[in-house]
Amino acid sequence: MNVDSIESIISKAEAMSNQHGKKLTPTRKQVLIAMLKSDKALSAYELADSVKKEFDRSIPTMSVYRILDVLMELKLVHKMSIVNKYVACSHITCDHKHSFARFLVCNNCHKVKEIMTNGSTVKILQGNIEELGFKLLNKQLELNCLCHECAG
Amino acid sequence: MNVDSIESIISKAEAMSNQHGKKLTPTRKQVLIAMLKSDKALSAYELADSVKKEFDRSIPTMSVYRILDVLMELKLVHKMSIVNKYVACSHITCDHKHSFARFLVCNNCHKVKEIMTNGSTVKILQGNIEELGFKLLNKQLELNCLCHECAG
DNA sequence: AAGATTTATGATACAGTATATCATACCATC
DNA sequence: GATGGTATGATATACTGTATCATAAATCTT
Repeated sequence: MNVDSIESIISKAEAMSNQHGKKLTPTRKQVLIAMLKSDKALSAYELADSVKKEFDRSIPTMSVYRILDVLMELKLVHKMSIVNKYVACSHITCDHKHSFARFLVCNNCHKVKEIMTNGSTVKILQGNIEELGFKLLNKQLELNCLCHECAG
Repeated sequence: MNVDSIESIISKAEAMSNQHGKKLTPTRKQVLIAMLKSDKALSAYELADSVKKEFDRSIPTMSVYRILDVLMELKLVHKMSIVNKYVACSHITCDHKHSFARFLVCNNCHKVKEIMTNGSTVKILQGNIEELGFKLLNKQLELNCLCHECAG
């Protein structure tokens, strides 16, 4: 992620935050930038380290978790539960709807590819759920993969 | 899960273990039974408690994790990463292929419904993965849901 | 602008999940 | 019954996440 695009992503993120009555405070911005600069999903602790390196500023892990909560609520960040790490949304600038995203997560290096899913696939994925008495909370799929480099 | 079906599941599990050159030792059997008797996914620690209650026997958590590893390798047990808990496979007795299972996981009570997915859906889910240079490791999807009871 | 209210962050403690490592026991087969 | 492999126990510790109380910063009200 180069600097130019990071800046435009951040300003878009700021706009989105304001729309939802939230503020992209300096601390939140630093956390988001740290995530954008990484090509991998990072744990909350790794994020705190990244912010420390990038901005020479220590943030308590507790704050990182709180900030991640806010950023996830705003759909600016996604949690990869299969590795307990967090990744910035790849589509912040593109007025996405977050219909049903698939995440290919490298089990080894934690690189993540986010793929948008089309409407018919969404229907297939949602099929049976209501009939079984379940209610879908989160339209997000994580797939356990190996990336090209790690697959050798 | 009634007792009759648990017994038949266990004997099937035993057969499957032997096929793969693994043994379903008494301890592993107890862990698997505890999982089968639960209608929810359980953490390793909860599992140790269940075995304690059910069989009046304390197993160190370390052992539970090791046993879970073996049972997962044998596809007798699945990890629900979105809640960090483990659940027995619903299809042990039915000569399943584990083509692509979807798991509906109640975010509140951790009940799990395992759904088999048909071939065409599998194709859709696997689409794009290779083109993006990723290799799928695990044909398993977890969906964050609420069950009927918890949805109110 | 002073005070009151809300929101964000800091500090500390601790709970819950998971692995590393070394030791011991069990089991097979020769 | 010695040997080697597999399974389990014991202990320590790392990693992930939350609870709670305190403080600071922004916002609102009068």
